[in-house]
Amino acid sequence: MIRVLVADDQALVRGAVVTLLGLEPDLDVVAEAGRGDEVLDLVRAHDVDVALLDVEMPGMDGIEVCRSLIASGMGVRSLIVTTFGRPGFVRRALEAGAAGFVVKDTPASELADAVRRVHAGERVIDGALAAESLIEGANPLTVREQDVLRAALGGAPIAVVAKAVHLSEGTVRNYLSSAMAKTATSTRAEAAVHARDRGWL
Amino acid sequence: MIRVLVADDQALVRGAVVTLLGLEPDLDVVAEAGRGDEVLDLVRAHDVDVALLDVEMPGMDGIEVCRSLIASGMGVRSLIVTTFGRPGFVRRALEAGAAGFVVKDTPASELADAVRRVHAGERVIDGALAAESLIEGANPLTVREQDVLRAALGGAPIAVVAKAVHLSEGTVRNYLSSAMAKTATSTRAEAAVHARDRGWL
DNA sequence: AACTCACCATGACATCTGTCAGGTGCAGTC
DNA sequence: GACTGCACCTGACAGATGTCATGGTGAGTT
Repeated sequence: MIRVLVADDQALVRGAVVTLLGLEPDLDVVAEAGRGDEVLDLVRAHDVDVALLDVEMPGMDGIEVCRSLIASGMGVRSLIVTTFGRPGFVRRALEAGAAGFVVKDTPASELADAVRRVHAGERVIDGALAAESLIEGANPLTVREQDVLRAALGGAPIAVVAKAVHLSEGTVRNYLSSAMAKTATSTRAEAAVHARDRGWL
Repeated sequence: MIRVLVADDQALVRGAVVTLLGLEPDLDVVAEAGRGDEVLDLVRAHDVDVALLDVEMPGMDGIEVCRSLIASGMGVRSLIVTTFGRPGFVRRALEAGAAGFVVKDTPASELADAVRRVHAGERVIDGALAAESLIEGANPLTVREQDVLRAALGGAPIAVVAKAVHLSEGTVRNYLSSAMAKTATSTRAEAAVHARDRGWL
């Protein structure tokens, strides 16, 4: 029996996935979480083999959770499941020690199989996404550029961004300018969505 | 037996929901769709009682699908299911003739119940969202303001937006300016995300 | 018929932004 | 110790942006 944990903030999706996996004879869903920061304790308490982690979660994002699970030294293997197929996510997930990465577009029938393969020690990566993240290359943005872009995501004026990241307006403009060059865009707002869509933030 | 159709672009979620509902003795999932524009034909072919429609779908969005189902004159009742609890969506869904509106945050156990109540002729609306869309009031944006904001969502410069909507740059700036006033924001990018987050676009 | 409002546009203005050229300091690394 | 790259900053400048005043059209109200 493979002991599985399912973490997803959308109760409906979580519940549905749980029943789906519960139907498999060799899988046993022993825990559920609606927030990222609940996962570690649940894994500890229930001796989980495979953790199914959504990327978008309140409390702690799925990739961070994965990292903390690795750090904990327990034998859990993480399978990241996400809505948005952003190439940058794959890279970050693998660096965090994830054993698998699938998008929610994949047929339901393949999910149980992915869990089994991950449990068996294989790496399961969505093919299309793997290819994309290869040709994409690594995240070209520096840490500060990412900070500034994150603050600029809502479209706020530069003065507000500068306050949010505790930098001078001029410095913010320079970071934005270089980010715009790297993303081949011409406004900060454009650069921000471009970076987000690639999973660089 | 209540005959149900499930439409959601994410195969995993769709499959999970289908099995979840399939377990209910009085529900029969007779059709599935991964795109909005497939729904009408499927409903026609399978004599569906209740259509579960996701808002975000390629081809045709869930609310439009709902409208087209009403227009078709068949006796289907639509239950809108969405990831994002945007108040404006509720209003639009109801205007389109939807019989119910639930977010994917709701517990899985309640979904089957919602389907039954919708089939029985009740209106099922997520409580929190209903309240929000009441205090929110109607969408204050004019049609053109919405067009322009949609084009400005990606953060493109005004010249590009103007070309996209076939208007002069000055006119675009005027529309954006009034949209910014209505949304109490100070940049077009801010106004655009603000409007999107309320379901005004 | 007078009125309101969405629609489309122009021109002028102050301000905001993005670019460029320059400078400092600090951490690696060869 | 020289070199490189990132972090921070300044100042100056052209062009983009947001505001405002103004004006015209047509659809719908009162």
